[in-house]
Amino acid sequence: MTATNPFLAQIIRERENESSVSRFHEYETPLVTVDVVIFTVQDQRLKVLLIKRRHEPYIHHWALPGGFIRSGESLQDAAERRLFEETHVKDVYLQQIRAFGKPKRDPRARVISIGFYALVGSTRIKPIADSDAEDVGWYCVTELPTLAFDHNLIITTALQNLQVNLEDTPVAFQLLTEKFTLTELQKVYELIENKPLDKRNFRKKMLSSGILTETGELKKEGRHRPAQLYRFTTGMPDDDVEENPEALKDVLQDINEPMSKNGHQ
Amino acid sequence: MTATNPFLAQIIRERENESSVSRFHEYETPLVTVDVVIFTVQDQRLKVLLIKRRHEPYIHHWALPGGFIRSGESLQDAAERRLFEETHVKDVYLQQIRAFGKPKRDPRARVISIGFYALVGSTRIKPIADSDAEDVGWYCVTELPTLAFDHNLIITTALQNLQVNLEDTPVAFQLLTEKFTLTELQKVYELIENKPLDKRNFRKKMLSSGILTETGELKKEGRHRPAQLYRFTTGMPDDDVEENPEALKDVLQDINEPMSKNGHQ
DNA sequence: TGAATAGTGTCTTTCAGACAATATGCC
DNA sequence: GGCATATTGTCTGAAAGACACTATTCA
Repeated sequence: MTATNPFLAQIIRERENESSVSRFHEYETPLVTVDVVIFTVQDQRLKVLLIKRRHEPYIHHWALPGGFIRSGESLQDAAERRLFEETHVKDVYLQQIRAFGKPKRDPRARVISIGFYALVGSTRIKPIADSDAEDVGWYCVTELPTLAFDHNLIITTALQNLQVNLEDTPVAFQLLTEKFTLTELQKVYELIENKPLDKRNFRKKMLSSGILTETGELKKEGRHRPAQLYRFTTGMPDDDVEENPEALKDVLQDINEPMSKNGHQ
Repeated sequence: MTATNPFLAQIIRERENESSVSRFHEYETPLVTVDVVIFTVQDQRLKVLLIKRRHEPYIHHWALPGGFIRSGESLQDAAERRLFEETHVKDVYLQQIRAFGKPKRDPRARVISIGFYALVGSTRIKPIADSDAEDVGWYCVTELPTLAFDHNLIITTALQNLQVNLEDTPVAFQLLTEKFTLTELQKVYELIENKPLDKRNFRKKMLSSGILTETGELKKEGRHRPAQLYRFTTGMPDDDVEENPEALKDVLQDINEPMSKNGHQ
């Protein structure tokens, strides 16, 4: 299991010169994958996309869509590619979770996976008339089977991440169509936070937050009063800090503002 | 730059059978490192540890302590090891930030780095009479030089992460000695949040939160009134979810609680 | 007694949370 | 008219934020 890499050899040699001990054998070149938790709301449920594995290990187990990074591809790119391959959707909210790197998480070799989660409105997803008719399915997050590798952990972490994110970012819109009713929006919040919310308090908060724009249109459905349709006001959150080294300056500017008192040193 | 790996070859071959196209050349095996942002408070300043590089690329530039993952080592382990090598400190608050994987972030080869940040009380750090007298230094976060690779970005991300973390976790204690005064604690908050805080409001919040225990001892210093010394009440936050697959159940249990109404489907 | 820091209380505003009746469209 | 969902407002408690004076020690 000591797969190595010519660049690693050279780099390690330089480092180890410094301590005069050759520990080359202690290193290995792990493989790196991305795994993507694709969330959507279907039938009033929060669901994730799973794929049935056709190879060992974990053959016939459900797993997250994922794969190896290609040359020249950023982590985000790789996640976007896999997302597109499974859902044929682009320009989707996609967020890195963290790296998962426990040594034995893949029995074949050392594999480190970078987890992502994506939010996709269910109407954007085509019926997956995909290439090889892999077995794919949308599973309710409350009824997940035991997944391959540490994918249950990745989903759990993704969901926690999403819950925290929802508290201060209007990500819920990513799971809806362009126009939506307040009731639909509330349902998404309830599914993510996994608890019922008070209708009046919810509407009060949303309407006063300024992120909603009235369309003037109504959604008529069934024999009852139609609902106002709203639209999301601001743009999609920007995750591209890494691709935009210039954005770094703004952040640092804020940090660099010196403390008001204590001009110490 | 097409460094490959025998395991990757096999695994890709299996995958690509599925689409009948051999895209083997599009893959590479990136190298994986950890980089650790070590925060401490010295001279009323928030500082990070930097190391002067002794090899190309970025020779003589300052950089974060970091290094390659060793066989059998988790990401956290690798970060802990590097942290110990630089500071001779163990049992430190250590938190993963995220993976940094932009293709050209290292000019030599494809290197993906997992960023961590650590919080270390300044009194715990020995004067670094380290092996090879590498050039190391503590830099104020407000006065960072231009660092090697994307290390400025990693530090910025670490700091943002820490700021968010501070809002709902008492991490500030990790930067203090066991016993501390409220003024010292406030200073740490001010340094991390990078803004002055109101003394009365701060003390009110801290004392009512229940995380502080009076020691009864006083800190006498200078010709002025001595201050009460406090101690941190609860234990160190537990980051070991990944090592503890059993903990997963608790989290999922919470998530699995079905919605109260809408027993739909 | 003066210098330096420790320590303390009130008022206002804001936000979250509990809670129930009326409005509207369709059949 | 009856059904089903949409829409609306008040009260209360908790927490955050603004704000300034007294207390204690030591030189």
